[in-house]
Amino acid sequence: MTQATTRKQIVEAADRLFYQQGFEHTSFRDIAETVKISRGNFYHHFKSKDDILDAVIALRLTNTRRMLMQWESEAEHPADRVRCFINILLMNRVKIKQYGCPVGSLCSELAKLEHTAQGNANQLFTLFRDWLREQFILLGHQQDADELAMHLLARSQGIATLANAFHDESFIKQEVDQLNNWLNACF
Amino acid sequence: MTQATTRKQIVEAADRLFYQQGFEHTSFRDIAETVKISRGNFYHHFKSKDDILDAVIALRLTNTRRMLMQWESEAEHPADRVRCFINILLMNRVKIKQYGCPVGSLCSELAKLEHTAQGNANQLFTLFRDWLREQFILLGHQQDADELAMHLLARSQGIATLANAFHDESFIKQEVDQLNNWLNACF
DNA sequence: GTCTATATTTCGATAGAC
DNA sequence: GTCTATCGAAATATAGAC
Repeated sequence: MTQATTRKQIVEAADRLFYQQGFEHTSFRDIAETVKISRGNFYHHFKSKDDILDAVIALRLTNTRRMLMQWESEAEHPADRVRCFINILLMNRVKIKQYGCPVGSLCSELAKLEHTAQGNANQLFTLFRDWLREQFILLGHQQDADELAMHLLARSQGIATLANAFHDESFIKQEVDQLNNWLNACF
Repeated sequence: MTQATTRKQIVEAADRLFYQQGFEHTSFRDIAETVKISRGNFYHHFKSKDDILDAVIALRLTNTRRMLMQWESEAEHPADRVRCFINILLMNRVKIKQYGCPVGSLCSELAKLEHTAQGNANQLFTLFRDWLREQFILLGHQQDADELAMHLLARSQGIATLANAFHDESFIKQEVDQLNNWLNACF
């Protein structure tokens, strides 16, 4: 198999496992069994576990940027774009119930580990924050656009945390309705 | 030293370290160095690491129950009691900025580990949920008391997660103001 | 590029002296 | 009740054959 293919498989398996089991709890053995390669082969593609984490975060950043661009092209009105953001809570509700939010849970874990990749992971939050802020500016909220963006991010994080803790999907639906009402009152 | 004293020191050190570093990332060595006992001595007091976790959760449950009772005795009006809850975000803002919420981060970690103590840890959330629901019932919200309790819990969790990720205390103050406004609109 | 074999460390846990 | 010594498993990482 070509180098690019195996490397890609490792990163995608690690991405999934880091989300489901956490970064520290996921071992090379776990990833190796998923990709069906030997443990020694890892070090031809990555020099350490932290190197894999960097690649996973880079992948998530790329995928997130692509998603945000797609929302912009799909929805003309900024309010509809923000609705796309709110809607991922519903679309991913099964996984959120099981594993929480991939961004929030990774940042929380890395903060406790005092991991050097903290800053990289937080860029995922910043991506959403900056994009949401732009939409709120377009909605006429020049003064408090960042405040609204952070507020919406926080609400989403809280919903994910509690849906995960209580294993409750219906709570997500309930809160998403409230988020949409909140958004409608914003303009 | 008496058994009760050493045991108590272990649990209190583990409580602090599990919050700051996470459960899995905290080793017996870490706790032993804090309490200044040998690693072998642990097993006179606890039969496993999971046993220490159970004791930590039990301690937190006890402390939380005591705190809720104190809020009830300190504040006559249920709205003032809920304000006590909101206020812990401000009181603990330095630690929240550094380590997030002790309840939310523990439940998130145990969910990813598929740990058997998940249910015990979630009881911490349930304690707050039930208590808040009671206050909202007293405020005249018989129909949607639980919904309001969960909403407030989620808002708090989101605030803690983002304050931790962005290492931002001022965001906590900003959101606490909004929470108090939200509460005032509830009655 | 992938493998097997192994080095090294750290973990949770145990045995037994004092 | 606390200690030292140590076990066995699992972790990350390395060396070298193919």
